[in-house]
Amino acid sequence: MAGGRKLSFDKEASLEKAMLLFWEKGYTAASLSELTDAMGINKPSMYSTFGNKEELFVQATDYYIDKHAKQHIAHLQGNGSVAQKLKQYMESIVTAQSSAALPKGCYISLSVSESAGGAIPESAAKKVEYARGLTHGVLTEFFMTHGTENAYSANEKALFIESILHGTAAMARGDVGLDKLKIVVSQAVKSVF
Amino acid sequence: MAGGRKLSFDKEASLEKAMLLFWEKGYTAASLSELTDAMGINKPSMYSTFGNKEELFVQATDYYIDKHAKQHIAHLQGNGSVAQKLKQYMESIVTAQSSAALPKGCYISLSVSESAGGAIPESAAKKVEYARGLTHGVLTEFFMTHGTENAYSANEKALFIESILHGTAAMARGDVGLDKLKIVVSQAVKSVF
DNA sequence: TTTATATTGTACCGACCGGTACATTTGCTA
DNA sequence: TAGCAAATGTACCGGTCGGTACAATATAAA
Repeated sequence: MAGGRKLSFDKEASLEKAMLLFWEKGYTAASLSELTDAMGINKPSMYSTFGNKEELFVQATDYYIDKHAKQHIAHLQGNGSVAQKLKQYMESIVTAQSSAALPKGCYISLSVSESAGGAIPESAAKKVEYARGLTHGVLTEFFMTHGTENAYSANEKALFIESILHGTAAMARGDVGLDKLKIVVSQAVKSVF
Repeated sequence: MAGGRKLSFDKEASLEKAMLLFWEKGYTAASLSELTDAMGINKPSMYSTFGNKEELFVQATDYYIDKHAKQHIAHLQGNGSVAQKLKQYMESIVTAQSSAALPKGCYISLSVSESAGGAIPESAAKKVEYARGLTHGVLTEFFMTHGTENAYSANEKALFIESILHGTAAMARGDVGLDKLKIVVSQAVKSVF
């Protein structure tokens, strides 16, 4: 015997709004009042649906991984030469990093920095670390299966590309344009093969 | 008629402590109480000596530029081949970024990200932007006076190296070790010349 | 239609934020 | 040594933080 009032909002749509605010301002700077305003709900609804700020961030991070980060990976498995695949993957990423329709930069890169300062709760830091490992794993696997034409190992090449992408994320956040970022990508791809 | 009680602390030593805390936690996350504790003074002393939190940050940023950032530039003007000079410059930077004796990463890179989120007052953001311009200017000048052996302009090469260094800063903040960062630098230098 | 359950809005909690009033202490000058 | 000026310690300000108590409202099953 039960029932109960129905949720008056779309849980996923609200989660996306929260994710976008975390992306723009970071975990700490995004206050609960700002978050719930952006989500279009009030605080008790947020707490009953998502738990608390920490758990909201964890779920927002999962949402980011699933809806934004993962889509780039397909470019590594597409058609074309190895260099072309890597270039398309990286261009897909820097395009997102500098998109006018999204917060500038990379959600994960930002969160890694904030986490290093100790400003992010443990479970949230774990999730961020997990996301970082995803990218490293994908890139390492890519370079392992596509040979190493020079002296560097797959792991080292992956670290190099990750550095480039963290770098373009920082540049994008400082309003460096997509055209410039594509040149960086072009130079990076040439140096790996 | 005058005189007055003497300052009971070393102004520059306190400024360094404040700078280190801003470096570790960022502008917003470093609270006044934490700052004054680290500086070894109390709040009224901080306000009468440095103004307010915003002005303290501006002065801390100047201190960082003068005492930490500028020292790397000498490597670009030293002896050796062009590639060697660039490599020594970059290795000097990544060594600092991953030093156990300092907060991980780059003070300016961190501040650029925080500024993009709107969490930093205007005068502080201006100072951060100025610091960013310093590095870009130094690198652009370096590549202008040392020729372009490939298709990219001095400005584009400078942007590439800046991206790499923002990238290594992010990696260092995520506890990637100096050995890995040096490999990234090595690959980057090879790709520019 | 009653009853149990779940969500909503409002109003509030203690803690901490950046910043300051004020009385006290210290040290120079006269 | 008297008197002024500057720095210090303490205690506090209004505002916002993350989080919640509680009453009102909506929905399902009985």
